[in-house]
Amino acid sequence: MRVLVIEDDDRIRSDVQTALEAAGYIVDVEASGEEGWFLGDTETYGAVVLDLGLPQMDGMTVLKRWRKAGRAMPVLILTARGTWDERVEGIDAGADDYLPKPFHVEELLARLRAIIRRSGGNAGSVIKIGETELDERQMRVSVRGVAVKLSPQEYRLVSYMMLHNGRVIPQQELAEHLQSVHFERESNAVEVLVARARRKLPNALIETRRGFGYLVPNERRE
Amino acid sequence: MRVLVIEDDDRIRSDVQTALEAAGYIVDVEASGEEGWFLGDTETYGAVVLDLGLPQMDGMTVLKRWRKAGRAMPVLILTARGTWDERVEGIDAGADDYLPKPFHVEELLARLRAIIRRSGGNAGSVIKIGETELDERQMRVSVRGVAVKLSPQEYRLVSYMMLHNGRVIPQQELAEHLQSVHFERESNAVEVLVARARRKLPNALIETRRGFGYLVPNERRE
DNA sequence: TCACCGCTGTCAGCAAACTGTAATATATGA
DNA sequence: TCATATATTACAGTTTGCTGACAGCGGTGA
Repeated sequence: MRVLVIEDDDRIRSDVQTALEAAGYIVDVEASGEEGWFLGDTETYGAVVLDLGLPQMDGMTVLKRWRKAGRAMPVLILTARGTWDERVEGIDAGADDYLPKPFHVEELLARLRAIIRRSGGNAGSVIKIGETELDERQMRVSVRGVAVKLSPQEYRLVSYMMLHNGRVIPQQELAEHLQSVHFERESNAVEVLVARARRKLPNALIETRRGFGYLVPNERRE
Repeated sequence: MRVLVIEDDDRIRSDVQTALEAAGYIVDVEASGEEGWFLGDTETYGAVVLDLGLPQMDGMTVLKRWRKAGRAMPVLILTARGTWDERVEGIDAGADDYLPKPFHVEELLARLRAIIRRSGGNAGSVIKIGETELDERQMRVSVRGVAVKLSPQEYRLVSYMMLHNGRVIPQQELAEHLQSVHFERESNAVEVLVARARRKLPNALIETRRGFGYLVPNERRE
């Protein structure tokens, strides 16, 4: 999962980056609102962490521009200015959540998990599909209760696909979310990765939609 | 929009009820966790406002039970206990947002609007015509609940026709939509494609209007 | 320092699936 | 009935995804 962080405070930015990378995300960081807006407008992200108090272009402006242009990725807003009416404005501008500074990194991670989960249409923090279970907090995938050992890339692939279960995901989208630089169209890295993940998981989990992409079938409601 | 409010404090409950009704919602209120859980489990709500500190059954328990049972309606949690680790727990338990007491009613309304808006965005579009069902998200066509295996071109054809059900579609239009580069009137590619699709689907689905094109009959409104 | 090990991307070969064409058969409507 | 539109079938070239092998990279421990 690729995440964009826009925050001008160096200390906070690097702390957040470290924590997110430790949690398995691919992280792009940006200090200026202008640059950040451009990245969010042109690249594909699974989520954005956005500071409100930015030089040059205000965070609220960045958010509003994205929404106006139809960018629908989940956005978590950070701000020191904690008055309730600003929160109202932020939420109505299309923010998915709001976190006042100072905050604990664990809370940031939890809220990020939550908005990412929701954007995929899921309600619980543990997702079960067939015999396969994904626990985001523990970054663990297990089959019939037995943990499966996945490499970092494999985990990113599987978690992304399970979070977006029920939707066909193009190879291109997977490629973009699995690393910061774009894959060449020549590359079959995604196919290889899928094959490697499949070897460790139930066959039925990841279906191939030839010509379109891959699909993890819908979560079963019991 | 129907909203359920579970809150044991009489004052807060009636304030929230008043504000929500003024904002145009249909509101059910409940003071006990047990009763509230039952309502949320058996009735259908567009959103729930849930207090954590409840007598008898704790709000967190209520939420977890709902999620376990597959109830996916958006839930806004209220609590006086504002420690960050509890917030993490609440969010990971499947809450869509979190509002610490004391709060301004305007903020409650804004956050409620936000989670309702988001939950609406996930509505899956499934079209059913006769015994045939089209799930666009999964790019899947199924007959009597059994998935049908279609090639990319076949799928494009069938989905296009089902989406435009009730209208006669000329071959020319189909050919253009299928992005077939070379399409002379010489070619019978569309006819071949239709034949292939028909073999895998109920005969009644695609009718021929000789001289005009093809037709999928109107969706049955049930 | 060096050897080992796991991770990851690239490549080439393979098998299966896909798709347009053309030849032929069938249905339709004037 | 005849002309024409549509169906069916077989075929072959192409595309697509899968697989196993391999090499570069970076980390780790002797």
